[in-house]
Amino acid sequence: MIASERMLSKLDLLVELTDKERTAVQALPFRISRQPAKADIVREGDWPSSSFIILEGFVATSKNTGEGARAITALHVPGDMPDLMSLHLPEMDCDVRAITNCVLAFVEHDQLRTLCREYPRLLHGLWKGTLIEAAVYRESVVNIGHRSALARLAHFFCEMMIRTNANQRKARAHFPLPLTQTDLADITGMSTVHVNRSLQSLRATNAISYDQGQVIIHRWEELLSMADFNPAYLHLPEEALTIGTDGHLKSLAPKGGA
Amino acid sequence: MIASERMLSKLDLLVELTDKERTAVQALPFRISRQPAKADIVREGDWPSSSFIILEGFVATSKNTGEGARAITALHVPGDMPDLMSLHLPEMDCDVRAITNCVLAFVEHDQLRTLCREYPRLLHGLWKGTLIEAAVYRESVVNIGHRSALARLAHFFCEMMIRTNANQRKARAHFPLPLTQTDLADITGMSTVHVNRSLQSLRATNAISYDQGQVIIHRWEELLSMADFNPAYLHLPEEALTIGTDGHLKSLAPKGGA
DNA sequence: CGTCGTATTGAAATCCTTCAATACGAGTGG
DNA sequence: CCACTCGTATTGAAGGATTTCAATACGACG
Repeated sequence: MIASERMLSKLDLLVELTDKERTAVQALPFRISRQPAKADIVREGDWPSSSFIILEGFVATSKNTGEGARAITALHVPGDMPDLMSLHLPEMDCDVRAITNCVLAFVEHDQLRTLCREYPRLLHGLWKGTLIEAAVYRESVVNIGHRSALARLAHFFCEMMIRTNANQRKARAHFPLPLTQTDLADITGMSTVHVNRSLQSLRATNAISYDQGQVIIHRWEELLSMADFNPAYLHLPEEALTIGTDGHLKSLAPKGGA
Repeated sequence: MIASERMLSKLDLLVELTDKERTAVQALPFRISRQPAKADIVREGDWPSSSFIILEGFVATSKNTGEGARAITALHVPGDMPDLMSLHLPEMDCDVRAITNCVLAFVEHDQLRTLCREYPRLLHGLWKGTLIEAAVYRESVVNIGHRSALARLAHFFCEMMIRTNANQRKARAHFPLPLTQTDLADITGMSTVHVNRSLQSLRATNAISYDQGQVIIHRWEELLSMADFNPAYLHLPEEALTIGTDGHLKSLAPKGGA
């Protein structure tokens, strides 16, 4: 996939674009870079002069605790720009690592700044993207701090189901999520042993399968309720929340108004 | 304190401003509103047409879990704009509540949008502010997910020490933090009983006192190490991290480079 | 064919929650 | 002024969720 296309389809979830704005994004000079699984892309303390958009693969932002444990603060999927914050925060406060093999497209900050200066709506879109990222963090704080191990995992799967499918035409009840149980532990703040056991309980409900890095959702409604999941915090347009039907998934419109 | 002054001193921590930009901020039409403790300021699901800056008091953003528990995702101090995200995310994904009595200054979104259009550097500053908020969430995810109860509390006190003092000339080792233990429980994701006990352990180290909503830090270095705290994620300028000396606090410059 | 990372399982230890009771101060109405 | 209530802080004890330690299994890879 071409970098500008990926960036445009992400921006389409955030703002309405004119042809002129699309052309401006297409004119951005991207530098494609392939990274193997586990590669450090950016490190805490770095002062990047460019940011990247993920074309393929999974990327995590993580921080190390004093005891040497690695905490994954967020998992990023194709279309995300995990280190966009460096456009305004000069020094990185977290590591950015490739979880799987991945393909990234880098753009110089200067290019992005020029783009933002000339096309305020694109700036608006990028800002909005970072605000949604913050909303995801907010939900993470709730998830990790206030839900049981089982619910935490279920919630994570729900979120990934939506986010990895957000720019597809047809969302599928079957999607790749090639994480180790150690990754899941670092994401959810639990031990690998307990991830293993909770995963077994989760499978035992028959709501979901998770093998070989492939998630298959069998009973979406049940998974939602186990996870206490409401997709509103993802701030996706209605279309992106209406899950297509390759399996037996229905719509995801939040229930009832404010 | 005048609203525009508060906003300017916050912005001064984020970007360098020209006199013209200062004047533009001073010209903003603020609407002052007093809120009693526990008042709902904005609710999940609302579509606000204005945002506010805190002049006095503490405000929390919170979400309710399915089991009816209230999770506080962030605590905001004077100078913060807790619902600024509504400028770009139309629907609120969390509640915003007054923790203490507080004084707020509301500005219409239209006014902010005009300001941003005419003064890109102010826009830059506001965006940067939201990015720092995201960085605080990142650290929260680490704190809640990967540290012990004692460290979690210690970390929270460290953060509040820095953030409440960031716009003072002279930081003090003594500052107000009028929270109930229930609030602390909702913030750190623990039970009130355990907050109570952890607080006692924390006091027993003689690093800190916390009574009557007043924090007194006796041994900053020790508190830092208990908390595994590094202020880099707050992205404050050097000056704001150099703690003055009313007690016996030293500088806070992060140790060693990347 | 040995090694390494990952998944799985058992058992013991511990952190933390829950339940339950008491204490204390502020505010309210008699 | 007293009795009453309510929110908050504190303590004890029991139970449960999760971690840690330790061992085994399994597949990928060189």
